[in-house]
Amino acid sequence: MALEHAILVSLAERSASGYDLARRFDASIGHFWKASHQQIYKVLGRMESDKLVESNLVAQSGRPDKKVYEITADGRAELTSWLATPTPPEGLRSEFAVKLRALHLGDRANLVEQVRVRRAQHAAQLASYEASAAKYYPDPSALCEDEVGPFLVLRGGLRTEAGALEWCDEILMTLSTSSRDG
Amino acid sequence: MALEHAILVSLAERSASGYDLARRFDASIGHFWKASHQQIYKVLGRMESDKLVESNLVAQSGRPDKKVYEITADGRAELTSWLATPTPPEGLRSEFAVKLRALHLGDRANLVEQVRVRRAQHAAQLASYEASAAKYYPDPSALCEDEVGPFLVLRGGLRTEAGALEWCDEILMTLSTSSRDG
DNA sequence: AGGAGCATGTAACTAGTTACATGATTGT
DNA sequence: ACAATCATGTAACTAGTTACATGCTCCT
Repeated sequence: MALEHAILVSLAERSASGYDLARRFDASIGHFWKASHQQIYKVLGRMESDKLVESNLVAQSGRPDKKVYEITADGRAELTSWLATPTPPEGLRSEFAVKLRALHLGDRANLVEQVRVRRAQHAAQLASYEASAAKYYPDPSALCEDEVGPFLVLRGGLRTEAGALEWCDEILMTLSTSSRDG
Repeated sequence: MALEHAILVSLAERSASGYDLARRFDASIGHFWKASHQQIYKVLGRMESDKLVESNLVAQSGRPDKKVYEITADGRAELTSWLATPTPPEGLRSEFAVKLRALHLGDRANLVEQVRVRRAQHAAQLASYEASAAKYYPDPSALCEDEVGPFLVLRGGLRTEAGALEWCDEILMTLSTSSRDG
């Protein structure tokens, strides 16, 4: 299960509570692996009984107590072995592509509008990635050992969004130059 | 549920048995929406009790009987309404990105090898899409009404694979020019 | 005799989503 | 008073995967 391993990666970098992990998944890791807090708590519970992580209850003033999880030796071993195993290429799952394929079955003007909205969403995401890149990696030729991976992942996100944006433009071009109904 | 709608799209184009659908999902639609035959049979069963599709048993000579499903009026209505509803952008789920992010925690040479393998897989997929494009859409400026959608989807697949390939090259470049261990 | 293709499914399980539930503190 | 943030979870459900099960025909 991939969420389990994503959590191990996150905890190997720094120990955290379930809540912290949920926020991390909303930010950096979450760009390519979403997880809800419910799912995270569930998986953390199982991982603890599997001895991949262990927790310490930390009392806080003015805030609820929290359970801070850290990775165990077993967890590190599992992570190392997972990292060494090739990942089969994940098939895309695009509901949007299914809709686009069914273009002739629906309302064309409506779909064009949907594509415009998507285009704007991809443009916003691209801008946000570009801002991150400029902020955290102003000089990509001088990266620390532990920055290379995250940097390359960000580059992948950037490329994906730029590609999606161009695809939207191609769709809009094609649908505006070919015969229009509506 | 998206599989349900992908099946409706497929059946709106042509009636089919569960087995036929499974093969279609292996081919065209399956490039962006995978489904196993077990899952398809299960969903078809529910869709039939929901009156979105109906089946006719067809006897065949020299082959097992088959249940041919066709879309109902209710099914078409459901499809139309789904097509008109905007799809929220699907978050990527990339196990590979999680691994890449954890570069500093694992064996670098091993990861480089994994990237090389992925690069070859993306190159093969790209070549296969290019062959499909040349075969089915030799003249993209002269497409029928019902070819535009599938053509644009294929273009999306092409762009995705080309982008993934370039990303692999960027990763390999970065990891070979920066300091190497191993 | 063995394998590939046609054809349909069930059973057990894992993963993930949605809705609900609680309760303190800090800011408007 | 009301909402937001911190913090943890349960319950019910939907979606998808893996393994198993059957049986016929055609090709080698």
